[in-house]
Amino acid sequence: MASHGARGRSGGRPTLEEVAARAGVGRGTVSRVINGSPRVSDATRAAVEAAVAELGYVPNTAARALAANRTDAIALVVPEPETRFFAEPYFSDMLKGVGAGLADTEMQLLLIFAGSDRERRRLAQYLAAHRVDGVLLVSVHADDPLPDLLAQLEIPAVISGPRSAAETLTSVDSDNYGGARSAVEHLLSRGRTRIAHITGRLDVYGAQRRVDGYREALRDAGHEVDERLIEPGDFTEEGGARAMRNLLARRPDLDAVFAASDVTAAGARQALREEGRRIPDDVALVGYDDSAIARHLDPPLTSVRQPIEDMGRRMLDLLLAEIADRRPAVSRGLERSQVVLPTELVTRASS
Amino acid sequence: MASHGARGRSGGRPTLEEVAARAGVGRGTVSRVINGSPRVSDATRAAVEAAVAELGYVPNTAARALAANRTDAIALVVPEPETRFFAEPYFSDMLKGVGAGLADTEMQLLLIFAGSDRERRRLAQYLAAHRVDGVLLVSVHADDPLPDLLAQLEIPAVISGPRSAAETLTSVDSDNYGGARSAVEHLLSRGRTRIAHITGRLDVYGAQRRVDGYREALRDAGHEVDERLIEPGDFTEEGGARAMRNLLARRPDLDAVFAASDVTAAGARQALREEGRRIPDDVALVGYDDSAIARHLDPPLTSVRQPIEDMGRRMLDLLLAEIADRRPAVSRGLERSQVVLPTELVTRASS
DNA sequence: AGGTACTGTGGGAGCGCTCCCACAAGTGAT
DNA sequence: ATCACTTGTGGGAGCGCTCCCACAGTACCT
Repeated sequence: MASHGARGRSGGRPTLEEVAARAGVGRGTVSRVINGSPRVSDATRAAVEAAVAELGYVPNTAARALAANRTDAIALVVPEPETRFFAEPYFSDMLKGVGAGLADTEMQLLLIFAGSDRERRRLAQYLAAHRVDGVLLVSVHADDPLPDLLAQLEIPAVISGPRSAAETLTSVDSDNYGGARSAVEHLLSRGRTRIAHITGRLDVYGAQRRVDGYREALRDAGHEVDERLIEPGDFTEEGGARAMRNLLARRPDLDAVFAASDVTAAGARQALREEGRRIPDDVALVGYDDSAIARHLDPPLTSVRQPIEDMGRRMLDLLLAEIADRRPAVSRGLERSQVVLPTELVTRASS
Repeated sequence: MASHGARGRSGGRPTLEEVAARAGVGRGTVSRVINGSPRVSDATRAAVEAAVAELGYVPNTAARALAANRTDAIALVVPEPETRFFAEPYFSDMLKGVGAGLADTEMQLLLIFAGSDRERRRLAQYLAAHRVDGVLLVSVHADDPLPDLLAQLEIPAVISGPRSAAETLTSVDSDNYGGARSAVEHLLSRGRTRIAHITGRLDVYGAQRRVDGYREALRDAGHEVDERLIEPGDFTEEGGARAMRNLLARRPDLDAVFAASDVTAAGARQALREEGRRIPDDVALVGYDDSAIARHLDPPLTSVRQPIEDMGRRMLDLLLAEIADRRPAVSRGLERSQVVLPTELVTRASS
């Protein structure tokens, strides 16, 4: 008969049905074994497993996805061009954390870049087709529509770095506030008193929190906050240099700078050099991220390290939990959904 | 009845059937429109398209995959740990080329790392499940079993850098032979006559071809090949330095070095410096890859550039063609399946 | 007029699973 | 002995598509 053409009648990949026949059991039982259900006797399980091994059975993902309405895949969405992704160790570290967690799973990770408009449209289409069970979102700006799209499609998602204090999505972040505090407290403990701050882009929530940490660390130490010591930056090197020049013009007597990123600090260092200030003798410098730049700067830069790999791991765990919760309503004890991980100050010669 | 639980009866995603009803046509017709079959009248097509738009219909990939026995996804497999992937611009560039080609397609790209044994087992499982229609393989060593697995599973695959002259898989490569020739010819044209070569790992076919190019360029110019001017390296910096020291000990009168990679050249430069040789005054140096290292070396390094982005693009095109050929046997005019792309010598201060 | 094409269309069958209902068999209380 | 559970099992129905056969309609030959 073979009404359906040559499409793999016999000789193709074995099916559940064939495994069942071989093991002398029903289809349902094989399915239970494959999916690790406890409701199978040991003898039956062994028989099925033997048949699976003999036949070299591998489940057909498409069939499973269709029947069970899930894909066993999640996406790591990077709303940036590839170039930035590769340039910043942030992503690589995060990927490592996610990958480690995934190893214990059957889940597949997709890496999706959505830097250009075209790519974003493709992504929207992709998500609308529900081709993934959940989404990991990194490096999202305040006005990004992606999180709302995800919410509307009811796709579980976890974001790294909440967009605001009122973030609705499950989020994982490092303690920007505490990290900034530790940087400032460190400078204070080194006897510095006129500590400036070059901020990050203030439409990024984390950057705001770093400013908050800076302010309150000073206040708690009994210092007044001088607004002339705060200068906006934008996470870039040029921005850091410009900000540093402005600060020096306004408060030539400053003796320390806390920059919102290592790249910013590199710019600040440049400007300080040009003005003939020695680091750390005249001005102490502290950065943020503890990236490769920090180690290779001259002098090596004291910096606040974020546990990025851990963040990736936690994001994954939270996402998997959310996905599991949408399935058969086995409500498990969910962790609180805004995780904040501690930072660590790495002291080097610049302070 | 809803025997199947709450699973999206109405209010869920629209199905083909619903679109058909709305457009007042049959299921088959809608399928034809969705898949761009020409066997549909313009009026019908318009009606279906309207219904699709109104309902916001998006095809269910799983159902399609099950019925049509394809996945509309391909994998870029990197048999290396993530770390190396991120460290080398090679991969990033290749990904860019592949991504560009993919934009015109419905295909989804998966990035799969198979650095550890564990990851490799997962990958094998993944491939056995036929979760992708084809595979792009980069950076494969001579003894890698992956290509054979792919062949056995009858999964279309394209490899970057054939494993040998007898490579059976479709491959895309740059002209290692010609690239090496151009480097040597350049050095000859600069008046150098005692040109040494530090090779790459000779179990990599491309490295062998570079040696061939080196030899024949000299021979064709009427020079004898002195085997004492050829020293094995391994693509690493230390290997390059070691090889350079050996060469200097053996032939202290050499006046040029062609290294099989920029990293190797960086090692060689180090060793030359230690021996007090000036570059290029005493010894001219040429590398291979034209990576970031080449530009940042002191002095900037003359290097052979490979069109990596183009290679990615070509690999993709070849793979898509192979996949298409396995489907309804619309045999299209296949390009020959061993593509070799030209290289370009980038001249800088080191030579 | 009858034949032979081709075009456009509808819908049955089937892809390989999961989910769940039905039911047999065993266990322990009444 | 009866009832009430529990445990293990088989298999029907259905997931949403694609493929293909069947057939109506039209066009162009003999």
